[in-house]
Amino acid sequence: MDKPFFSIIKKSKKSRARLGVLQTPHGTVQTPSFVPVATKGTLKAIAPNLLKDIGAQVMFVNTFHLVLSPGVDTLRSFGGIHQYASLQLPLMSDSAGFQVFSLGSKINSKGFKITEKGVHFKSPRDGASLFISPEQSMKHQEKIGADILMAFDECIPHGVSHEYALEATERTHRWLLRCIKAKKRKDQRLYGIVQGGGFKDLREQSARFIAEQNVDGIAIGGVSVGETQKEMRDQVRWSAPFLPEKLPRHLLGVGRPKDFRYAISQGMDTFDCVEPTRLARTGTVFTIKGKNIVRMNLMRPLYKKDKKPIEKTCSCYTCKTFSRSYLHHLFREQEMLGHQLASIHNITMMHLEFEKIRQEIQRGIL
RNA sequence: GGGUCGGUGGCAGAGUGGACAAUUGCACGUGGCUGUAAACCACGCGGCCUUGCGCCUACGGGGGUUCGAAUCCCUCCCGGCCCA
Repeated sequence: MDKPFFSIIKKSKKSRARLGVLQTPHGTVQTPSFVPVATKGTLKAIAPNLLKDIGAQVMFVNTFHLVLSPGVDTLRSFGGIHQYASLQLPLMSDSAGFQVFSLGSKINSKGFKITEKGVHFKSPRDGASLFISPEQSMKHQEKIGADILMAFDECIPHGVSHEYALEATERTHRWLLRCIKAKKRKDQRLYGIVQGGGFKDLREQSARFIAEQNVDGIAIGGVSVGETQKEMRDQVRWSAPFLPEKLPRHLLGVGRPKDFRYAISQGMDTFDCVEPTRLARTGTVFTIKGKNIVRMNLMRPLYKKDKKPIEKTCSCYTCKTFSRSYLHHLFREQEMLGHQLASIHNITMMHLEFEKIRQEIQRGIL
């Protein structure tokens, strides 16, 4: 553990962007970097032996879902998620804070309750009740065994009042202190999470608070919850300047290729998002139009006879081997290979995009 | 030849006198997915337009009963099964 967790290799003169390296027990991560999401311990449709090819340097797993299955004790008995799922790369684990938002606010609000102590959840699968507190989340995450842990937070829904956002943000702060206290393992790193909702004063207040704590990194949360792109960017801009230079910064749930450069110029380093893989499974792949990465729905009839690869400048197995027509056919027929090929492509596109971004920082363009 | 059951929108298959342009599924079309309840979801899906609780055409063909028929009757055509 002599090597520093995060080192900055180069700082941009044009923006807050920086090039860095994260050192973890399971390898290193060049930043800025995309973090594919493997919620339940698998990057959906992708066998781990392909992860290197598609450029995945680090992935994101989810505490809530892993608690439900296979259970954290199972994971511990296998030596952790890396061993269990054969994921030989750095991993981050989300705390279950996002499920406070994604499950709690929407679905079974009956059994769902946020208290100072923690959150009462209901399993979306069988309705079983489940309580997760900051202490529980830490304990679970230690058993899961990822390299980087997220503090247990409340992902604040879009559109709530200032009053509620303040209350939830302060609660998240108190929860962070409890997470720091509860965390025992020294080989895992902890990120505090900035909340604050859609309010400038709260974002700043939250960023300042998190920055003062003894954390290894900081994530900005509560974005990509239904707000507009401008609102999302505002929230990043209101938070990022208050984060310590030397700590790695993660942007939770973002996202869209268009947003990467903006967030990176604000000083963000890593980005997790389900979109590339979810889109891939629903038949939408990334391609390049002009300077932008755009979406292409392979299900559309016009691709039936299209002999071109999805993206001619893409180096992935899918693009080097198959036509749009074949992918169209696979999706029409709901063949599983379609999910895999499209996922390979979309993740590779993210990887290529971040390679490009890193080069731009290196060359002083970004 | 006799008996019997059945023929409904691209397909499967509900409905069996008014609330039916017709349940539902599939297919098809369009759109959406941002710390994954997501190999998912939403909407559309006879035609026309002045978009109206509008008009036209339509539940195998033709005829009839009725204020009113996909639904009842007659007949023809087609199919399944059973008996000769």
